[in-house]
Amino acid sequence: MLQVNNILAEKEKYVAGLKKRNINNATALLNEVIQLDESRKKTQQELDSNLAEANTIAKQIGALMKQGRKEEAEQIKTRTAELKQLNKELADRLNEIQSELTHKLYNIPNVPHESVPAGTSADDNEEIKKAGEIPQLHGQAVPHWDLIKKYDIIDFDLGVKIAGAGFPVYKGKGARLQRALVNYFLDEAVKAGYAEVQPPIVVNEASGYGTGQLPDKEGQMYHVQAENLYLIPTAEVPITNLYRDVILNESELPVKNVGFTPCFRREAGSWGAHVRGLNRLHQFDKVEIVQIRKPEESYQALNEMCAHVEHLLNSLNLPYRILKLCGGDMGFTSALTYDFEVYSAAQEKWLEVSSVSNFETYQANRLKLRYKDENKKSILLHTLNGSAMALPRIMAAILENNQDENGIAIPEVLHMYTGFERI
RNA sequence: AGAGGAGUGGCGGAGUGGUCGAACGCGGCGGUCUUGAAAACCGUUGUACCGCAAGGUACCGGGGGUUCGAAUCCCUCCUCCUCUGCCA
Repeated sequence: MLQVNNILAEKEKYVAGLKKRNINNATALLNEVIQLDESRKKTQQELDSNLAEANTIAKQIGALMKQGRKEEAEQIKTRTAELKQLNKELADRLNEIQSELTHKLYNIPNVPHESVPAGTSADDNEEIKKAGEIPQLHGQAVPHWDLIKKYDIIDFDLGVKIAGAGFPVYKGKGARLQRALVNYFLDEAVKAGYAEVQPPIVVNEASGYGTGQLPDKEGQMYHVQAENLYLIPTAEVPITNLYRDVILNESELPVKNVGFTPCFRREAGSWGAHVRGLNRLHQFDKVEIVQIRKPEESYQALNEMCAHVEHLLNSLNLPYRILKLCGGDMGFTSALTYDFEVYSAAQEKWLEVSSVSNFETYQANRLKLRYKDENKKSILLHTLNGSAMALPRIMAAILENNQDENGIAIPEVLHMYTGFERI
Protein backbone atom coordinates (compact mmCIF):
# COMPACT_ATOMS: atom_id res chain seq x y z
CA MET A 1 0.00 0.00 0.00
CA LEU A 2 1.00 3.60 -0.44
CA GLN A 3 2.78 5.49 2.32
CA VAL A 4 0.91 8.40 3.79
CA ASN A 5 4.06 10.44 4.27
CA ASN A 6 4.84 10.19 0.57
CA ILE A 7 1.32 11.11 -0.38
CA LEU A 8 1.68 14.22 1.77
CA ALA A 9 5.02 15.13 0.26
CA GLU A 10 4.09 14.61 -3.39
CA LYS A 11 0.36 14.77 -3.60
CA GLU A 12 0.19 16.15 -7.12
CA LYS A 13 2.38 13.40 -8.44
CA TYR A 14 0.14 10.82 -6.81
CA VAL A 15 -2.99 12.38 -8.17
CA ALA A 16 -1.55 12.43 -11.67
CA GLY A 17 -0.42 8.82 -11.31
CA LEU A 18 -3.79 7.58 -10.17
CA LYS A 19 -5.47 9.44 -13.01
CA LYS A 20 -3.48 7.24 -15.37
CA ARG A 21 -5.32 4.38 -13.79
CA ASN A 22 -8.53 6.18 -14.58
CA ILE A 23 -9.23 7.03 -10.96
CA ASN A 24 -10.81 10.39 -11.42
CA ASN A 25 -11.59 11.24 -7.81
CA ALA A 26 -7.97 10.77 -6.81
CA THR A 27 -7.69 14.16 -5.12
CA ALA A 28 -10.68 13.50 -2.91
CA LEU A 29 -9.47 10.00 -2.16
CA LEU A 30 -6.04 11.16 -1.10
CA ASN A 31 -7.48 14.00 0.94
CA GLU A 32 -9.54 11.52 2.87
CA VAL A 33 -6.42 9.52 3.59
CA ILE A 34 -4.57 12.61 4.72
CA GLN A 35 -7.42 13.66 6.95
CA LEU A 36 -7.72 10.24 8.51
CA ASP A 37 -4.01 10.25 9.18
CA GLU A 38 -4.27 13.61 10.86
CA SER A 39 -7.02 12.50 13.17
CA ARG A 40 -5.04 9.35 13.79
CA LYS A 41 -2.12 11.44 14.99
CA LYS A 42 -4.30 13.66 17.11
CA THR A 43 -6.07 10.78 18.76
CA GLN A 44 -2.84 9.00 19.41
CA GLN A 45 -1.28 12.05 20.97
CA GLU A 46 -4.20 12.38 23.31
CA LEU A 47 -4.15 8.72 24.17
CA ASP A 48 -0.40 8.70 24.69
CA SER A 49 -0.44 11.60 27.11
CA ASN A 50 -3.31 10.02 29.04
CA LEU A 51 -1.44 6.77 29.20
CA ALA A 52 1.61 8.63 30.42
CA GLU A 53 -0.44 10.14 33.22
CA ALA A 54 -1.93 6.78 34.13
CA ASN A 55 1.52 5.25 34.21
CA THR A 56 2.76 7.97 36.55
CA ILE A 57 -0.16 7.51 38.90
CA ALA A 58 0.26 3.76 38.92
CA LYS A 59 3.84 4.24 40.01
CA GLN A 60 2.78 6.64 42.74
CA ILE A 61 0.24 4.15 44.00
CA GLY A 62 2.91 1.51 44.07
CA ALA A 63 5.17 3.76 46.15
CA LEU A 64 2.36 4.68 48.54
CA MET A 65 1.36 1.07 49.03
CA LYS A 66 4.90 0.17 49.90
CA GLN A 67 4.91 2.82 52.57
CA GLY A 68 1.60 1.57 53.87
CA ARG A 69 -0.22 4.80 53.00
CA LYS A 70 -3.28 2.95 51.77
CA GLU A 71 -5.80 5.74 52.10
CA GLU A 72 -3.84 8.15 49.97
CA ALA A 73 -3.45 5.44 47.39
CA GLU A 74 -7.18 4.81 47.32
CA GLN A 75 -7.76 8.48 46.81
CA ILE A 76 -5.61 8.69 43.71
CA LYS A 77 -7.39 5.72 42.26
CA THR A 78 -10.43 7.83 41.47
CA ARG A 79 -8.40 9.69 38.86
CA THR A 80 -7.15 6.49 37.27
CA ALA A 81 -10.68 5.19 37.05
CA GLU A 82 -11.58 8.29 35.07
CA LEU A 83 -8.54 7.90 32.86
CA LYS A 84 -9.25 4.27 32.31
CA GLN A 85 -12.69 4.95 30.95
CA LEU A 86 -11.40 7.77 28.80
CA ASN A 87 -8.53 5.75 27.45
CA LYS A 88 -10.75 2.87 26.52
CA GLU A 89 -12.82 5.22 24.42
CA LEU A 90 -9.75 6.79 22.89
CA ALA A 91 -8.21 3.43 22.10
CA ASP A 92 -11.42 2.28 20.45
CA ARG A 93 -11.58 5.42 18.39
CA LEU A 94 -7.93 5.09 17.42
CA ASN A 95 -8.56 1.52 16.32
CA GLU A 96 -11.49 2.59 14.25
CA ILE A 97 -9.57 5.38 12.57
CA GLN A 98 -6.64 3.12 11.96
CA SER A 99 -8.67 0.37 10.35
CA GLU A 100 -10.55 2.87 8.24
CA LEU A 101 -7.23 4.27 7.13
CA THR A 102 -5.71 0.91 6.22
CA HIS A 103 -8.92 -0.08 4.53
CA LYS A 104 -8.73 3.05 2.39
CA LEU A 105 -5.08 2.48 1.61
CA TYR A 106 -5.70 -1.18 0.75
CA ASN A 107 -8.12 -0.04 -1.88
CA ILE A 108 -5.86 2.48 -3.57
CA PRO A 109 -3.70 0.87 -6.26
CA ASN A 110 -0.04 1.56 -6.79
CA VAL A 111 0.98 4.73 -8.57
CA PRO A 112 2.30 3.95 -12.07
CA HIS A 113 5.85 4.71 -13.07
CA GLU A 114 6.12 7.94 -15.02
CA SER A 115 6.80 6.09 -18.27
CA VAL A 116 3.53 4.16 -18.07
CA PRO A 117 1.15 5.24 -20.84
CA ALA A 118 -2.37 6.32 -20.02
CA GLY A 119 -5.12 4.07 -21.27
CA THR A 120 -8.23 2.21 -20.37
CA SER A 121 -7.76 -1.31 -21.72
CA ALA A 122 -5.39 -3.80 -23.27
CA ASP A 123 -5.80 -1.95 -26.57
CA ASP A 124 -3.82 0.95 -25.15
CA ASN A 125 -0.78 -1.09 -24.19
CA GLU A 126 2.38 -0.02 -25.89
CA GLU A 127 4.18 -2.56 -28.03
CA ILE A 128 7.86 -1.99 -27.46
CA LYS A 129 9.36 -4.94 -29.29
CA LYS A 130 8.52 -7.71 -31.67
CA ALA A 131 10.95 -10.53 -32.40
CA GLY A 132 11.18 -13.95 -33.99
CA GLU A 133 9.63 -15.25 -37.15
CA ILE A 134 6.03 -16.22 -37.48
CA PRO A 135 6.08 -19.72 -38.97
CA GLN A 136 4.30 -20.68 -42.18
CA LEU A 137 2.16 -23.67 -41.32
CA HIS A 138 1.25 -26.42 -43.71
CA GLY A 139 -2.24 -26.63 -45.21
CA GLN A 140 -3.68 -29.07 -42.68
CA ALA A 141 -2.35 -27.28 -39.62
CA VAL A 142 -4.73 -27.21 -36.65
CA PRO A 143 -4.92 -25.50 -33.26
CA HIS A 144 -3.40 -27.19 -30.25
CA TRP A 145 -6.73 -28.42 -28.92
CA ASP A 146 -6.93 -30.66 -31.96
CA LEU A 147 -3.27 -31.63 -31.82
CA ILE A 148 -3.47 -32.82 -28.23
CA LYS A 149 -6.31 -35.15 -29.17
CA LYS A 150 -4.63 -36.37 -32.30
CA TYR A 151 -1.46 -37.30 -30.43
CA ASP A 152 -3.22 -38.12 -27.13
CA ILE A 153 -0.98 -35.97 -24.96
CA ILE A 154 -3.47 -33.87 -22.99
CA ASP A 155 -6.96 -34.96 -21.96
CA PHE A 156 -9.51 -32.38 -20.90
CA ASP A 157 -12.38 -34.84 -20.55
CA LEU A 158 -10.46 -36.89 -18.03
CA GLY A 159 -9.80 -33.73 -16.10
CA VAL A 160 -13.49 -32.93 -16.07
CA LYS A 161 -14.19 -36.41 -14.78
CA ILE A 162 -11.92 -36.14 -11.76
CA ALA A 163 -12.01 -32.38 -11.07
CA GLY A 164 -13.81 -30.10 -13.49
CA ALA A 165 -13.37 -27.94 -16.56
CA GLY A 166 -10.02 -26.22 -16.73
CA PHE A 167 -8.10 -29.01 -15.02
CA PRO A 168 -6.40 -30.92 -17.83
CA VAL A 169 -4.66 -34.26 -17.52
CA TYR A 170 -1.26 -34.39 -19.21
CA LYS A 171 -0.37 -37.79 -20.58
CA GLY A 172 2.64 -39.55 -22.05
CA LYS A 173 4.76 -37.21 -24.13
CA GLY A 174 2.56 -34.32 -23.06
CA ALA A 175 3.37 -34.92 -19.41
CA ARG A 176 7.01 -35.40 -20.26
CA LEU A 177 7.12 -32.17 -22.28
CA GLN A 178 5.55 -30.29 -19.40
CA ARG A 179 8.14 -31.65 -16.98
CA ALA A 180 10.90 -30.86 -19.46
CA LEU A 181 9.81 -27.23 -19.66
CA VAL A 182 9.68 -26.91 -15.89
CA ASN A 183 13.17 -28.33 -15.53
CA TYR A 184 14.54 -26.24 -18.35
CA PHE A 185 13.10 -23.01 -16.93
CA LEU A 186 14.35 -23.80 -13.44
CA ASP A 187 17.82 -24.67 -14.66
CA GLU A 188 18.08 -21.49 -16.71
CA ALA A 189 17.02 -19.38 -13.74
CA VAL A 190 19.53 -21.05 -11.46
CA LYS A 191 22.19 -20.43 -14.12
CA ALA A 192 21.17 -16.76 -14.06
CA GLY A 193 21.81 -16.57 -10.33
CA TYR A 194 18.40 -17.28 -8.84
CA ALA A 195 18.20 -19.46 -5.74
CA GLU A 196 15.62 -22.22 -6.10
CA VAL A 197 12.86 -22.51 -3.50
CA GLN A 198 9.91 -24.85 -3.23
CA PRO A 199 7.20 -23.11 -1.23
CA PRO A 200 3.82 -24.34 -0.02
CA ILE A 201 1.05 -23.90 -2.55
CA VAL A 202 -1.44 -22.74 0.05
CA VAL A 203 -1.04 -19.51 1.99
CA ASN A 204 -2.71 -17.89 4.96
CA GLU A 205 -4.61 -14.63 4.98
CA ALA A 206 -1.66 -12.53 6.10
CA SER A 207 0.30 -13.65 3.05
CA GLY A 208 -2.58 -12.79 0.76
CA TYR A 209 -2.60 -9.28 2.16
CA GLY A 210 1.18 -9.04 2.04
CA THR A 211 1.42 -9.23 -1.72
CA GLY A 212 -1.92 -7.57 -2.40
CA GLN A 213 -4.11 -10.43 -3.64
CA LEU A 214 -6.29 -9.65 -0.64
CA PRO A 215 -8.55 -7.84 -0.47
CA ASP A 216 -8.33 -6.94 -4.17
CA LYS A 217 -8.71 -10.43 -5.63
CA GLU A 218 -10.54 -12.26 -2.92
CA GLY A 219 -12.95 -13.95 -5.32
CA GLN A 220 -10.25 -15.10 -7.72
CA MET A 221 -8.54 -17.46 -5.31
CA TYR A 222 -9.66 -20.89 -4.21
CA HIS A 223 -10.33 -20.82 -0.51
CA VAL A 224 -9.85 -23.82 1.77
CA GLN A 225 -12.50 -22.99 4.28
CA ALA A 226 -11.78 -25.48 7.04
CA GLU A 227 -8.25 -24.15 7.44
CA ASN A 228 -8.79 -20.63 6.14
CA LEU A 229 -6.06 -21.06 3.56
CA TYR A 230 -5.89 -19.94 -0.05
CA LEU A 231 -4.57 -21.91 -3.00
CA ILE A 232 -1.91 -19.74 -4.54
CA PRO A 233 -2.70 -17.99 -7.83
CA THR A 234 1.04 -17.57 -8.43
CA ALA A 235 4.29 -18.46 -6.66
CA GLU A 236 4.80 -14.73 -6.18
CA VAL A 237 2.61 -14.95 -3.10
CA PRO A 238 4.51 -17.53 -1.03
CA ILE A 239 7.95 -16.57 -2.29
CA THR A 240 7.61 -12.84 -1.68
CA ASN A 241 5.99 -13.50 1.68
CA LEU A 242 9.06 -15.43 2.77
CA TYR A 243 10.37 -11.94 3.42
CA ARG A 244 7.39 -10.57 5.30
CA ASP A 245 8.43 -8.79 8.52
CA VAL A 246 12.07 -9.07 7.60
CA ILE A 247 14.84 -6.53 7.93
CA LEU A 248 17.65 -7.60 5.63
CA ASN A 249 21.28 -6.68 5.95
CA GLU A 250 22.71 -4.81 3.02
CA SER A 251 25.02 -7.77 2.42
CA GLU A 252 22.04 -10.06 1.84
CA LEU A 253 20.92 -8.03 -1.15
CA PRO A 254 19.93 -8.48 -3.86
CA VAL A 255 17.59 -11.40 -3.19
CA LYS A 256 16.91 -13.50 -6.28
CA ASN A 257 14.60 -16.49 -5.93
CA VAL A 258 13.03 -18.84 -8.41
CA GLY A 259 10.28 -21.33 -7.71
CA PHE A 260 8.10 -23.75 -9.60
CA THR A 261 4.53 -24.24 -8.43
CA PRO A 262 1.14 -25.10 -9.76
CA CYS A 263 -1.10 -22.02 -9.79
CA PHE A 264 -4.82 -21.98 -9.12
CA ARG A 265 -7.25 -19.39 -10.41
CA ARG A 266 -11.00 -19.44 -10.24
CA GLU A 267 -11.20 -17.12 -13.25
CA ALA A 268 -14.70 -16.25 -12.21
CA GLY A 269 -16.42 -14.37 -14.99
CA SER A 270 -13.57 -14.55 -17.48
CA TRP A 271 -14.68 -17.53 -19.56
CA GLY A 272 -16.06 -17.07 -22.99
CA ALA A 273 -16.19 -18.50 -26.46
CA HIS A 274 -12.63 -17.34 -27.17
CA VAL A 275 -11.25 -19.43 -24.32
CA ARG A 276 -10.30 -22.85 -25.57
CA GLY A 277 -7.79 -25.53 -24.88
CA LEU A 278 -4.79 -24.42 -22.90
CA ASN A 279 -5.47 -20.73 -23.26
CA ARG A 280 -7.07 -20.41 -19.86
CA LEU A 281 -7.08 -22.96 -17.04
CA HIS A 282 -7.98 -23.22 -13.39
CA GLN A 283 -4.74 -24.98 -12.62
CA PHE A 284 -1.49 -24.48 -14.46
CA ASP A 285 2.23 -24.74 -13.88
CA LYS A 286 4.51 -21.76 -13.72
CA VAL A 287 8.12 -20.97 -12.93
CA GLU A 288 8.35 -17.62 -11.20
CA ILE A 289 11.33 -15.36 -10.58
CA VAL A 290 11.30 -12.92 -7.68
CA GLN A 291 13.78 -10.20 -6.84
CA ILE A 292 14.12 -7.94 -3.82
CA ARG A 293 16.17 -4.86 -4.52
CA LYS A 294 17.34 -1.57 -3.17
CA PRO A 295 15.13 1.19 -4.57
CA GLU A 296 17.84 2.69 -6.74
CA GLU A 297 18.51 -0.66 -8.46
CA SER A 298 15.02 -1.92 -9.05
CA TYR A 299 14.49 -0.72 -12.60
CA GLN A 300 17.79 -2.12 -13.67
CA ALA A 301 16.63 -5.41 -12.13
CA LEU A 302 13.37 -5.18 -14.05
CA ASN A 303 15.32 -4.96 -17.30
CA GLU A 304 17.47 -7.86 -16.24
CA MET A 305 14.39 -9.97 -15.64
CA CYS A 306 12.94 -9.02 -19.00
CA ALA A 307 16.18 -10.01 -20.68
CA HIS A 308 15.98 -13.38 -18.96
CA VAL A 309 12.46 -14.00 -20.28
CA GLU A 310 13.53 -12.93 -23.76
CA HIS A 311 16.41 -15.35 -23.61
CA LEU A 312 14.00 -18.19 -22.80
CA LEU A 313 11.67 -17.27 -25.65
CA ASN A 314 14.51 -16.97 -28.12
CA SER A 315 15.95 -20.31 -27.10
CA LEU A 316 12.58 -21.96 -27.72
CA ASN A 317 12.31 -20.27 -31.10
CA LEU A 318 9.00 -18.68 -30.34
CA PRO A 319 7.95 -15.42 -31.98
CA TYR A 320 7.08 -12.91 -29.30
CA ARG A 321 6.25 -9.32 -28.59
CA ILE A 322 6.72 -7.20 -25.50
CA LEU A 323 4.07 -4.82 -24.28
CA LYS A 324 4.36 -2.08 -21.75
CA LEU A 325 1.03 -2.13 -19.98
CA CYS A 326 -1.00 1.03 -19.82
CA GLY A 327 -2.40 2.42 -16.58
CA GLY A 328 -5.77 0.85 -17.15
CA ASP A 329 -4.48 -2.67 -17.76
CA MET A 330 -1.80 -2.88 -15.09
CA GLY A 331 -2.19 -5.01 -12.00
CA PHE A 332 -3.34 -3.36 -8.79
CA THR A 333 0.01 -3.45 -7.01
CA SER A 334 2.37 -2.82 -9.91
CA ALA A 335 4.20 0.37 -10.82
CA LEU A 336 5.40 -0.89 -14.18
CA THR A 337 4.61 -4.12 -16.01
CA TYR A 338 5.90 -5.67 -19.20
CA ASP A 339 3.82 -8.45 -20.71
CA PHE A 340 5.37 -11.03 -23.00
CA GLU A 341 3.18 -12.66 -25.60
CA VAL A 342 4.01 -15.51 -27.95
CA TYR A 343 2.38 -16.03 -31.28
CA SER A 344 0.43 -19.24 -31.50
CA ALA A 345 0.36 -19.74 -35.23
CA ALA A 346 -2.62 -22.04 -35.76
CA GLN A 347 -5.10 -20.09 -33.70
CA GLU A 348 -3.38 -16.95 -34.99
CA LYS A 349 -3.34 -15.32 -31.62
CA TRP A 350 -0.90 -13.64 -29.27
CA LEU A 351 -0.88 -15.37 -25.90
CA GLU A 352 0.45 -13.86 -22.72
CA VAL A 353 3.13 -16.11 -21.26
CA SER A 354 4.93 -13.80 -18.91
CA SER A 355 4.32 -10.66 -16.95
CA VAL A 356 7.26 -8.90 -15.35
CA SER A 357 6.58 -6.19 -12.80
CA ASN A 358 8.20 -3.78 -10.41
CA PHE A 359 6.05 -3.09 -7.37
CA GLU A 360 8.46 -0.56 -5.90
CA THR A 361 7.58 -0.21 -2.20
CA TYR A 362 3.90 -1.00 -2.57
CA GLN A 363 4.20 -4.61 -1.45
CA ALA A 364 7.17 -3.97 0.82
CA ASN A 365 5.16 -1.49 2.81
CA ARG A 366 2.52 -4.10 3.51
CA LEU A 367 5.10 -6.79 4.06
CA LYS A 368 7.26 -4.58 6.28
CA LEU A 369 10.20 -5.66 4.16
CA ARG A 370 13.18 -3.41 4.74
CA TYR A 371 16.93 -3.29 4.87
CA LYS A 372 19.35 -1.41 7.06
CA ASP A 373 21.54 1.05 5.22
CA GLU A 374 25.03 2.12 6.30
CA ASN A 375 23.51 4.64 8.71
CA LYS A 376 21.43 1.87 10.30
CA LYS A 377 18.31 3.38 8.90
CA SER A 378 15.49 1.09 7.84
CA ILE A 379 14.63 1.53 4.17
CA LEU A 380 11.67 -0.11 2.41
CA LEU A 381 12.88 -2.36 -0.38
CA HIS A 382 11.48 -2.82 -3.85
CA THR A 383 9.92 -6.14 -4.84
CA LEU A 384 9.75 -7.48 -8.38
CA ASN A 385 8.55 -10.64 -10.00
CA GLY A 386 8.05 -12.21 -13.35
CA SER A 387 6.86 -15.41 -14.91
CA ALA A 388 9.71 -17.34 -16.42
CA MET A 389 7.42 -18.73 -17.61
CA ALA A 390 3.80 -19.87 -17.53
CA LEU A 391 3.64 -23.32 -19.08
CA PRO A 392 0.33 -23.99 -20.86
CA ARG A 393 0.46 -21.24 -23.45
CA ILE A 394 4.11 -21.96 -24.13
CA MET A 395 3.04 -25.54 -24.68
CA ALA A 396 0.23 -24.39 -26.98
CA ALA A 397 2.59 -22.29 -29.08
CA ILE A 398 5.23 -25.00 -29.28
CA LEU A 399 2.66 -27.55 -30.43
CA GLU A 400 1.03 -25.28 -32.99
CA ASN A 401 4.11 -23.58 -34.39
CA ASN A 402 6.20 -26.72 -34.78
CA GLN A 403 3.61 -29.02 -36.33
CA ASP A 404 4.10 -30.59 -39.72
CA GLU A 405 2.35 -33.36 -41.65
CA ASN A 406 4.08 -36.06 -39.61
CA GLY A 407 4.02 -34.69 -36.12
CA ILE A 408 5.46 -31.99 -33.91
CA ALA A 409 9.11 -31.03 -33.58
CA ILE A 410 10.37 -30.34 -30.07
CA PRO A 411 12.69 -27.31 -29.68
CA GLU A 412 16.29 -28.39 -29.54
CA VAL A 413 17.08 -27.01 -26.08
CA LEU A 414 14.47 -29.33 -24.64
CA HIS A 415 15.76 -32.58 -26.17
CA MET A 416 17.99 -33.38 -23.25
CA TYR A 417 14.99 -32.93 -20.97
CA THR A 418 12.33 -34.73 -23.01
CA GLY A 419 14.41 -37.61 -24.23
CA PHE A 420 12.55 -37.40 -27.57
CA GLU A 421 12.74 -34.98 -30.48
CA ARG A 422 9.29 -35.35 -31.97
CA ILE A 423 5.74 -36.08 -30.98
C1' A B 1 -5.78 -36.97 16.92
C1' G B 2 -5.06 -37.71 22.66
C1' A B 3 -1.86 -36.54 27.16
C1' G B 4 1.93 -33.46 29.07
C1' G B 5 5.50 -29.31 28.55
C1' A B 6 7.08 -24.73 26.39
C1' G B 7 6.96 -19.95 23.53
C1' U B 8 11.22 -13.54 26.36
C1' G B 9 15.71 -8.94 22.29
C1' G B 10 20.29 -11.53 16.35
C1' C B 11 21.16 -16.24 19.41
C1' G B 12 21.30 -18.61 24.37
C1' G B 13 18.91 -17.67 28.83
C1' A B 14 17.05 -15.11 33.77
C1' G B 15 12.77 -12.92 35.42
C1' U B 16 6.10 -15.58 38.37
C1' G B 17 2.21 -8.60 40.09
C1' G B 18 5.20 -2.42 40.75
C1' U B 19 11.45 0.58 40.46
C1' C B 20 11.42 -4.58 33.72
C1' G B 21 12.32 -2.55 27.28
C1' A B 22 13.61 -6.45 30.41
C1' A B 23 19.67 -9.44 34.49
C1' C B 24 23.62 -12.33 32.51
C1' G B 25 26.34 -14.80 28.51
C1' C B 26 27.36 -15.07 23.21
C1' G B 27 27.33 -12.45 18.75
C1' G B 28 27.48 -7.35 16.27
C1' C B 29 29.41 -2.30 16.24
C1' G B 30 32.99 1.62 18.21
C1' G B 31 37.42 2.33 21.04
C1' U B 32 42.12 1.24 24.08
C1' C B 33 46.31 -1.93 23.48
C1' U B 34 49.28 -4.13 18.97
C1' U B 35 53.84 -3.48 13.31
C1' G B 36 49.09 -6.24 12.06
C1' A B 37 45.75 -9.78 14.12
C1' A B 38 44.03 -12.55 18.34
C1' A B 39 43.31 -12.12 23.52
C1' A B 40 42.13 -8.69 27.32
C1' C B 41 39.74 -4.28 28.84
C1' C B 42 36.12 0.00 28.17
C1' G B 43 31.77 1.65 25.78
C1' U B 44 27.62 0.60 22.72
C1' U B 45 23.90 -2.62 20.69
C1' G B 46 15.48 -4.08 19.12
C1' U B 47 11.11 -2.21 16.26
C1' A B 48 7.21 1.15 15.34
C1' C B 49 4.30 5.55 16.24
C1' C B 50 3.84 10.84 18.10
C1' G B 51 7.03 15.22 18.87
C1' C B 52 11.31 20.83 16.19
C1' A B 53 13.35 18.91 20.53
C1' A B 54 13.35 17.34 25.46
C1' G B 55 10.72 13.43 25.77
C1' G B 56 6.33 10.27 25.51
C1' U B 57 3.58 5.74 23.98
C1' A B 58 3.22 0.67 22.42
C1' C B 59 5.43 -4.15 21.76
C1' C B 60 8.23 -10.36 26.20
C1' G B 61 3.92 -15.95 20.13
C1' G B 62 -1.47 -13.47 18.40
C1' G B 63 -6.16 -11.64 20.41
C1' G B 64 -9.20 -10.62 24.73
C1' G B 65 -9.76 -10.09 30.18
C1' U B 66 -8.56 -9.20 35.68
C1' U B 67 -5.80 -5.11 38.33
C1' C B 68 -4.38 1.56 40.25
C1' G B 69 -0.32 -1.39 37.89
C1' A B 70 0.83 -7.59 33.79
C1' A B 71 6.60 -10.57 30.60
C1' U B 72 4.46 -12.35 35.35
C1' C B 73 -2.63 -14.02 36.90
C1' C B 74 -7.22 -15.73 33.81
C1' C B 75 -9.62 -17.00 28.87
C1' U B 76 -8.84 -18.13 23.80
C1' C B 77 -6.19 -19.01 19.33
C1' C B 78 -1.48 -20.19 16.96
C1' U B 79 3.28 -22.55 16.93
C1' C B 80 7.10 -25.81 18.76
C1' C B 81 8.90 -30.04 21.85
C1' U B 82 8.07 -35.03 24.38
C1' C B 83 5.10 -39.51 24.81
C1' U B 84 0.90 -42.40 22.66
C1' G B 85 -1.94 -43.28 18.18
C1' C B 86 -2.33 -42.82 12.81
C1' C B 87 -0.16 -42.00 8.05
C1' A B 88 2.69 -40.59 2.52
